[in-house]
Amino acid sequence: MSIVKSLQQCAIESLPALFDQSFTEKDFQVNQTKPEFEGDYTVVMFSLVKSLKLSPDAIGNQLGEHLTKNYPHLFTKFNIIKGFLNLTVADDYWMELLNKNYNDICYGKKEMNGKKVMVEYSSPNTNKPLHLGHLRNNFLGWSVAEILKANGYEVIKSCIVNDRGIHICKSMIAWQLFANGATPESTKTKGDHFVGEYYVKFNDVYKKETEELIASGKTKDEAEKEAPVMKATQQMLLDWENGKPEVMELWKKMNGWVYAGFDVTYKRIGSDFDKVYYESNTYLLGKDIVQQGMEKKVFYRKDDSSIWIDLTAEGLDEKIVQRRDGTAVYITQDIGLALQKYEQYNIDKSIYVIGNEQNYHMKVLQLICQKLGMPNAENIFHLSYGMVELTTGKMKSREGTVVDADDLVDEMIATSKQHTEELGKVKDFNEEELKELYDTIGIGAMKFYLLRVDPKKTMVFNPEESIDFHGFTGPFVQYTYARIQSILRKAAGNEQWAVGNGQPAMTIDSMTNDLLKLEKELIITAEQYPAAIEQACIELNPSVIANYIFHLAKTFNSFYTEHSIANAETEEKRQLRLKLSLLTANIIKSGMHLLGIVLPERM
RNA sequence: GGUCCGGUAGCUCAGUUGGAUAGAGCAUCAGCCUUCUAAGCUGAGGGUCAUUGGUUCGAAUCCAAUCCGGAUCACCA
Repeated sequence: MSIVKSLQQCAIESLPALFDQSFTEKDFQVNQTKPEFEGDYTVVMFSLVKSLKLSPDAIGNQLGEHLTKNYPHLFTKFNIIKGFLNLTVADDYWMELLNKNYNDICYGKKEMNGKKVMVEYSSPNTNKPLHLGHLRNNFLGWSVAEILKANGYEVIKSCIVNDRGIHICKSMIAWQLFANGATPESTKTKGDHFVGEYYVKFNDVYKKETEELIASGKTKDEAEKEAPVMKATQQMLLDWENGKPEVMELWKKMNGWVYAGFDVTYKRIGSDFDKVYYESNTYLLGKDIVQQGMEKKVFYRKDDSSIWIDLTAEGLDEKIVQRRDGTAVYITQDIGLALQKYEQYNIDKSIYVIGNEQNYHMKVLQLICQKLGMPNAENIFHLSYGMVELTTGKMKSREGTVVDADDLVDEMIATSKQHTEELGKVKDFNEEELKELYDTIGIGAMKFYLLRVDPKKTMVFNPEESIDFHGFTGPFVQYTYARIQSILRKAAGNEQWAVGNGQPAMTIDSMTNDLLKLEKELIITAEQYPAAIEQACIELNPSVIANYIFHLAKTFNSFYTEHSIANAETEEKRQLRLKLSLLTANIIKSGMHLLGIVLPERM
């Protein structure tokens, strides 16, 4: 049990003895004591004033007396300042924690809870390469999946690939018209970038053609419909739907190029999936559902024979679920896939990592699923994240301001190489080791940068800031870890330290002298790790972990500069500090893993 | 126009179910490498928490109104 919970429990047990009333956890608001006051944790008395009809200080005095008297192994001292009861936690309690609950704190892992969750993320289109926004999505999805696992859920990572439709045909048409048989191999271009170039080409040509038509007297609408390249594209979509062999072949060939490119990127950034859905397989799903919806009278048919659902009672609009020509719309496929997920995996919860531009769509999807009586429809959860903007404004593909994922990764790695070379600390590394280190730091910096912000919020990507490796960054945390490993290596090789195997003594006897301020601060912070994991899970928010780990690393660095481990005052102090260092390193490794960030042993 | 989200230091962000003098990082300035990795540490300056009103012992946090920014409201996906 965490110290905060223990404190609340003690208070719940104490107060009835004093005042003949019963209380719950919620009555006791516990905060960490502000540094300017004496004590470790603080209970706010104001919330009790009304029910007890006493002054805050009076209640605090009685509770403080009672706690220190009845729980001396937990609380040694108290003071009251303006209605705040500050309690000092016994050193022995912290020592016991280091001895007995060491592993619980290091990894914060909960028992399996028997619940199964699917996390769908990434969801790329096969007509262009991944960009900065996809990176936020990928890092978020992966991290949230790991956070759920750490909290005892069984997790299935899934991905829906949007591999068909008019936008895919656009790049296909452009390739047919302009490529002269060029391939990624012949041009030495990464497959997804290669295909993306033809998507851009399509838009250039399309724009030119519509402008010419408008110049010749057509309206904008007419021009957009009649542009030859668009007509060809629409024909190609029909041909695709009819399975025309040469179109299918081209489609498979070009998508194959894109997948080869994506594989490289996914591997570099460490994204993986347990199940990949392809829209070309799922786009016909949902047709049966329309039928069921008609029978259940959830849907209704309009005069032109299109099918709708009325969500005006829920404050939304009427939504079409089937066109008058009988074909399914986007949302119908989504309903079908949502149902298939439940049927195939029997999941308890279905999380969708999708940008907040689709908030409305996802709300509609969930409502329809509920109205259709789908099992667990109330456990569909849209993990809605904010857009990534640039300091100059939004990313716009038409204006060429999109930050490409591969370019960004390259830049981050190049920057980490440059910094590492300037510092010159790993001159004995061979080429392979260096390459691995540059990747670890560069990609770690990028992930941390994108995950340290609350997912819900729109965030600004500042290129200069993102390659900064000081302060609240991934490399700062990695550096702290590498520092600790350096100490532990030294300890392992030094017989004077009396820890031959590199591990500090697992049991530290009660200290003969008090814990120093920074030692205690480090233990207190470490003890909060399991609570951080839990909070991150409740909020599905990796930034909780990022903020926590940064705070821990900072606390360690202060401790490290202030107190020598090698030249500790006594042998027991040295053992304690070694143990605290190892504890910190283990938490950092565990927490950074939840963010998908790898740690170097040296840097 | 309807709905939803946001506005905290020059910049990027934290800020728990309302709690003590609103915190970090970057940037600026001043210090610290003979001792376990200076990608570090210590300190300083920097705030009308968009505005106004309300709720109460207490509001950045809750409520209302207003201002500003964004998203969305397709027989597109």
